[in-house]
Amino acid sequence: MNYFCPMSNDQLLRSRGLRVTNTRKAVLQLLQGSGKALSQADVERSLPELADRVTLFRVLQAFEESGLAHRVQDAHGVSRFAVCADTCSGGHHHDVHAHFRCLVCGDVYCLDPVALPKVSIPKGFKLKESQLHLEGSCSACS
Amino acid sequence: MNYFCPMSNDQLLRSRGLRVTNTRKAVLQLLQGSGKALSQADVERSLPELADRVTLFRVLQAFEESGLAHRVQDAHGVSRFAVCADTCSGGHHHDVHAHFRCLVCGDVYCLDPVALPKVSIPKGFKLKESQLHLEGSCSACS
DNA sequence: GGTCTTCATGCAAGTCGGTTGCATGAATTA
DNA sequence: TAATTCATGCAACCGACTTGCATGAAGACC
Repeated sequence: MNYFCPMSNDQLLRSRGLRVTNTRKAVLQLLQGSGKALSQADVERSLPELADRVTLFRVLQAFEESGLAHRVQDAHGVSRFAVCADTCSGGHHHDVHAHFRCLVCGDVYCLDPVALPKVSIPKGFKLKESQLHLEGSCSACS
Repeated sequence: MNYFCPMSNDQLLRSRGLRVTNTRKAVLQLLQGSGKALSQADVERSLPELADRVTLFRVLQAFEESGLAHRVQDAHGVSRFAVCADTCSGGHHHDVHAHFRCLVCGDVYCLDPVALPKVSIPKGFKLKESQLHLEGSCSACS
């Protein structure tokens, strides 16, 4: 959230070219309130009867494509979603913030951005993005 | 491969407590010959009629658990396997080498080990392992 | 407000990777 | 060679992910 430039979630959705619907507002609010990345199954559990599985799938997909949220995989390869920083723009996620995966409960947390080391990649390879994943146990599971 | 201390694949399998079978020898050889990490589907395509899906699943699982190979997820969260360096031991994969994911063809390549930056993790969290994933396009897709 | 266009949703169905139980067969051991 | 232990194949299943199509709602325009 930007303290100096508050924007309602309705405006936030509209600014990304997304229509404002109950489902999208609820999911967006849920993602904002959660301190960690949520899977589609998490959303279904938190907001039962809100919408069809396919709808939630498409809502999360739309959030990612529009830049409202970013996708990160948990330890089992399942996609989880977290709200982006305000600097995010659709399709471009250049801020390299690390993620922490708890190997016990499976939760994924976004960490502060880190300066990644210079890695030499093979000749002809083109680097587009870097991701740093830390694994261990979260405070609740330690 | 260790140039100074060659070990046959039969010995390699036996040294990890695994029985020597045609399927395991073929999969091990395939992983060694491939310069990149392979998914189970890759193995099935490369060695059709070799063995049942479940057998390949369990062979790759046994390779990982015994330390013969390590598992890394591709851009879609699908597991891929690559043969470990000789220093690997069962269940312990402390060598932090980076991986490069090609976003075009999906291939995953093992890179040289890198010194990871010191990342501050939240209070109460316990760090066990770190992974660095680079994404972009490989030489064939660039 | 009413109408129209466009997009969001729900339902059905299907794909794919991953996984388990159990019976059978092969590799190792004695 | 016989006994034991482990590897394999088959069937079946689960969960995450995905698409097509018909319906309904959101936004735009008058």
